[in-house]
Amino acid sequence: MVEQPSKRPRRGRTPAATGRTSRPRQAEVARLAGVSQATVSLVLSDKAQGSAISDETRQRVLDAARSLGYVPDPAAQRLAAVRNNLLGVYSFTATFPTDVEHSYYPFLVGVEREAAARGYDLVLFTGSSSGGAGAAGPEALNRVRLADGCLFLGRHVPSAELKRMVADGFPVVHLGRREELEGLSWVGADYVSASSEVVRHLASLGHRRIVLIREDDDAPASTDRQQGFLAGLEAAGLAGGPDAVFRSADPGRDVTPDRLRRWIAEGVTAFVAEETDTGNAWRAVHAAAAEAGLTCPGDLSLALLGSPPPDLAGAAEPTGFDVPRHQLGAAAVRMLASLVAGETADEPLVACAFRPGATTGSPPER
Amino acid sequence: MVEQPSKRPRRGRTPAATGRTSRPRQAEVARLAGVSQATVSLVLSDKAQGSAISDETRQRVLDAARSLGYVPDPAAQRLAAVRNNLLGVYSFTATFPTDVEHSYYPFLVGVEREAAARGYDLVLFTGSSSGGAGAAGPEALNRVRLADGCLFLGRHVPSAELKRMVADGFPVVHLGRREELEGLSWVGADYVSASSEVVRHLASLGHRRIVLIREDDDAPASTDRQQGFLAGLEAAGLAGGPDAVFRSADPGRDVTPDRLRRWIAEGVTAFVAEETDTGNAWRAVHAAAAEAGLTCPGDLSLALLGSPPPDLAGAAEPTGFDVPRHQLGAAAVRMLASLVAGETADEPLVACAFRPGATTGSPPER
DNA sequence: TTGTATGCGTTATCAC
DNA sequence: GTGATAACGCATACAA
Repeated sequence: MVEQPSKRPRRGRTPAATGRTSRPRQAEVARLAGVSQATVSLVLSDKAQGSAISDETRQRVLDAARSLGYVPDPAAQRLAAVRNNLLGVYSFTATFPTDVEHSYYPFLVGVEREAAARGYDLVLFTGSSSGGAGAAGPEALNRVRLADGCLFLGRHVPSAELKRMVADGFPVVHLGRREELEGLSWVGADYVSASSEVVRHLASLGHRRIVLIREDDDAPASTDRQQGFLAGLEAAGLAGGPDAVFRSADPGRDVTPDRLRRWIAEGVTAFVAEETDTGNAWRAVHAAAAEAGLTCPGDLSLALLGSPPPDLAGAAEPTGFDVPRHQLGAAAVRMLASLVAGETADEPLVACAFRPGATTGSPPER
Repeated sequence: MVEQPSKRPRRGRTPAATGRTSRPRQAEVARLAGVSQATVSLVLSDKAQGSAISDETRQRVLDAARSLGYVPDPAAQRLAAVRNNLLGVYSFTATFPTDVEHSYYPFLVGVEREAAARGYDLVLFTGSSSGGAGAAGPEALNRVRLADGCLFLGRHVPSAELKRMVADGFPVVHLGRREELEGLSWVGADYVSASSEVVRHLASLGHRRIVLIREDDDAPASTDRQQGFLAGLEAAGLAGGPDAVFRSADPGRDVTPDRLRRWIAEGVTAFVAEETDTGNAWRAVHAAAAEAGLTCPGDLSLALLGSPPPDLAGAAEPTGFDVPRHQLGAAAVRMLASLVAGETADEPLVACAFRPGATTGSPPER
């Protein structure tokens, strides 16, 4: 007999080449159970709802699978299902920074929880890394496309690339308000309402002159707070001129005990500091009041539009609001999941919880 | 013309059914570049060593891929028995726990850094998830096989599943000593040497009677410390009987100021506490000494086999050692990368750095 | 109720 | 140099 070269199976690769012992596949289970591979798939995936498969066959298959120690190959499952159940998480800085100060950790708590609840696993892409997705220029950002969709953290994500992905229909969600990019989905905290509420609280205590201490940053998170602050003033019928906002690139230097006394002499009774990565605004006000020998809330009221930095966590709890970081992370994942599923996204704003705290009270009698 | 039903392609599923814009595949890149899909694969995988492909074609393919934002499908890559540059990180509990106390964070810092440096992206698999894959029994652990290999954190990873993966030749590394599983690769801190060194330090200061305070846990990390402690005693020629180790399920309750005074009356001059998730041993000794009005290191010397819990981070720096968590994470990734590359793993033990601290001194004169 | 036939996106081999 | 083509393991529409 002559060999038939055409019948010789051509294999893409030798199994032995991988060095990996091959596990039992559905085909083997099928053989052992005396059924077809398709039947095995049906039984195992439990998709045959309407008694499509006889109980006896089902049992045989199940037994065979168990006896062989069958476990499905996730790669094959995902390939066949055209979904890899992976959500990307991209952060420009390391996802796990050494410096925990400005970490995304609290968001990730919510992200992980929600993703897990929805059956997604997370792929971490780090922008600053030398290898991985962030390595070779902004273009390597394309690597996130290996996931079903991607969550972006931090405000430094290149707009051009983001726009491109959105245009391509790749599901993208930005954590943090970002409206300048048409069509970009995002979730963010409602700083405006929350800041406004803090002012209302102060006004209801009797404060008439309130000053916002903020850093010199045009991030949405900052401008939102200022907007809410001013809106709060207006709603309370208070003056909101340029004097109401003190903007400094270095509050630690500019907000001195002297400056504080001057404000007070001018009739200011309450100060509101914004929260930033550095926490400098709050730290500065805090320190200046202490140095000036002013007690709080006796001599003056202080409020913080956010949470205090770790080093001041031990001090009296500041009046203000808590950014619901867990919930924000979860909301972002929910939105991303919606996009991946082809649904339209819903409400992007998450409310902040007002925190009464212990640093505000009625203004002192004069 | 008559339709030819036999020619109608039968598809396993409708692409449109997913509602998702599908990511570009090699086929589309090929079309755009005017070449075959196979050529695209060759060019992209850079496997065409011997100038098998013209520079011009190669450029066309590369451009096409870039312009389409092509990125390989990890599932398909793995199915075809190659690597997908993904390393799994599996933690039985949430990777980002709400309770930061016993968090893997410090390890992940090293893991992320090392993975990035080696060009790997990280996939986070969460075991504790309520929904998702983690819910469906230990079997769901198999989804990590989507990655090239996987790192396991925490001691609660099901042995049977781990063993299975190892047997299948799937690259697995366990973070933390785990020798009961034959063939399981792991990396861990050298608690034995480090603990021994702490004892040597105490002995060199003149202490003759030293007691180890430990919790009632049989984790390797605990037994290692005890072993090192006892070895240290022996090396210093000190008594190491059963009295040398105080084991309690609740040190906070059992290590009272009275108990402490009794020990001291018996001639004990130094106490060594183990570090655990809870930090209870150290906290108990610390509190008991304070309550008893004993100063440290004046009246007694204290040492901690690890780092203090966050709530005691502000106190005097304890003599002891630091677990090199970053380095451990990095070492784990290195080992995993070796396994993935088919090499054999190297040294699993990472040395801990001795920390002089300020809680030990010469024993008081009697 | 079960089996047959495809296709998912890649890699790898072999003719042309 | 390049283009068919065969797997990889699984899921699913459709025929039997």
